[in-house]
Amino acid sequence: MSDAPTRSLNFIEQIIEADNAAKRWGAWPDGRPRVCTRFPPEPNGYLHIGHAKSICLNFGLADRYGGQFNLRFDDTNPVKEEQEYVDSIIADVRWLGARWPGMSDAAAKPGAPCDAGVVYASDYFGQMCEWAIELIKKGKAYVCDCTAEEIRRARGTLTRPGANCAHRERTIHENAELFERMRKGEFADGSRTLRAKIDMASANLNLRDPVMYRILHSEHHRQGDKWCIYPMYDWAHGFEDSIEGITHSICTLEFENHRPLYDWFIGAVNDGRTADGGGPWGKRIHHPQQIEFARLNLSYTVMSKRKLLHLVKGGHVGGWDDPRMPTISGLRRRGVTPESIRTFCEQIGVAKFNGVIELQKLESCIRDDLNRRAPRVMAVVRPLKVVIENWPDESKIDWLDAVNNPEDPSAGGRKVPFGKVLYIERDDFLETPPKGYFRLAPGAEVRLRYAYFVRCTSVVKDPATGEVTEVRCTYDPATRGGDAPDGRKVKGTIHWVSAAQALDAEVRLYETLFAKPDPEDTDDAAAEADSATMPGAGAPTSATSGGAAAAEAWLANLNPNSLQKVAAKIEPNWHDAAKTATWSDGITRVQFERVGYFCLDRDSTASRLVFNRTVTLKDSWAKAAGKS
RNA sequence: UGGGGAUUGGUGUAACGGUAGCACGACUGACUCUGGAUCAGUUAGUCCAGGUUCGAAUCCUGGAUCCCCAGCCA
Repeated sequence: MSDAPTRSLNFIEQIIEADNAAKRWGAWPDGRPRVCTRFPPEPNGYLHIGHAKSICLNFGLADRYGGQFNLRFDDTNPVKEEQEYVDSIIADVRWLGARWPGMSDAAAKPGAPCDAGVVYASDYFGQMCEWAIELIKKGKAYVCDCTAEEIRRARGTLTRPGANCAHRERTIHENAELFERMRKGEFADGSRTLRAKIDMASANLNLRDPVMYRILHSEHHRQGDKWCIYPMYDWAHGFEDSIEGITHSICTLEFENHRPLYDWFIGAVNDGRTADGGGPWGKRIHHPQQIEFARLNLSYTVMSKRKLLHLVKGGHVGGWDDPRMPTISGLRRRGVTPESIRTFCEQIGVAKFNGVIELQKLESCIRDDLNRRAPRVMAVVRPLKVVIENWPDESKIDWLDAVNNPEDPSAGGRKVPFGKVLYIERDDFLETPPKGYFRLAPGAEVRLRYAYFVRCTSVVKDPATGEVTEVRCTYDPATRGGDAPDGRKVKGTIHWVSAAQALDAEVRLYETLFAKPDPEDTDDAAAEADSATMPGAGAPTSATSGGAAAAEAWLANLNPNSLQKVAAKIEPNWHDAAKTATWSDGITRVQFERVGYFCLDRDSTASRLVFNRTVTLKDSWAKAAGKS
């Protein structure tokens, strides 16, 4: 299927290939072995890069084996789910590049709601309800009048078995009648449940008579008020996969303990059924195989929906699509390409070991993609004024040739203006340079990229602060274009923009959201937070505020420098270069030479440019300088 | 003496009884009109203890450590 260099199979691919060889799941009409996967999100939050791993895995498997991939919403809990989340999830899955049957490419723009081909667990509620009644009739389920608290107490503990309740022995007739009345809405929320009659002494707590249905008089985002009983995830999930003919039901590790329950439920329905449908209960239903893998953990960020929601609601970030967020929408707004996320998911592999992937791995995938595709332009992020003393006058402009992308000759070139007054990067000038500094310094000569060699003659300082406000240079007219006819070499090449023609831009420089690789590492953070509040006025004194601080101690690890907005200068023809590249999502991405990769933010207007830094370039000088 | 899962360089992932490989990182060097990219090289690993075997990351026994499970959440 793939022409990529052969990679060893991950453990799930090994299972699938063994299944295919054994013809375990039958075949498509054309004879190829059947492989069906799905991505089953609950629409109660935004997708993040951890979900991307699952999407790439499931879609990738279906794609690789010529199978089918479904996008299915697991919308079994109306009190937590919203249409806004449905829309964002569809847009994100589509943006990542997954395709499903019946999908429409018409509304392929992020945010445009179009759910053609998407399936919903809530559409199976009727079928599930019939199966529940079947279990009641088979004596495998009962209506329980216990309160949530009573159920919890009777469940026992990890080391002690639970106890049967009185309702467990109700007659089939009574159960059927009671369940019907539950369904009709005769009982109050929480007053009764339908439970599976399994084993209150099971070592697996999931098998201690789990709840199948609860009473919830709540409006469902798709079903409206059609239902007042809703299936529990454990009861519903296996059947959703069964109905869709999913062959490999891939989920994360924490559901491993639930697999015996899913198997029990399907087995209970199939009990008394036959392959040809000849028995009293009809035809056997499909029984998918569940396979569990380790979810993605990434350093310098958090991945739990709860924490992400807390960051949004607490105003610690600008929203779900804040470029510092690990959400798909955040990564997209930051300028990350779907291609690089797919490469990342491919490279991190799939296994059952619960580890942490280093952020550098993601960044490496992003750089690798952007290096190949992003057009180069010159922009000065922290401008320092430069005056060319021997440039004839301010009205003289020299238009020089610049290459749009050295990695892609087809991107061509453009003209950049050069004049008497320029801006260079503040970091590219040092009054007293350390050893090994190749950039501009008093008396030193550097090349201005695509332009001329210049030599620094003097500096102008702010008398009050001593800060260098202007650098004065002379240029060598013979070096036009960047090469010296006398063969003289220069160690440093720096980027620049001409002050007269430069465009203003707001540039948002992002760093990691958290200051520590592991945001949960709060041992010293909590201590720091405590000591930090001590000297201040109005330090919290109550036990409750202390407790609240401890509960969200990870917030103390937020990186205070995660966002810096700077006023930058960018060359006037930057867009001529930018438009030579095409991106599947229409986002404008460029490299600011020697600085990093940036994308045009949606806050931009005709008169205001706003760029987000996607990722920096590797900076071996900063690394070397940081060491000494 | 509750149950389930896991453990290979700094990080992740291969090797399925027969040379412990790959990627990212780190470090050297080469090259360079991006201190980018590229190229070459170096570093560093089988959780522990026994056993089986000509041979063990792999099989067996025992131990250690980590993760998950006591929602009418998913």
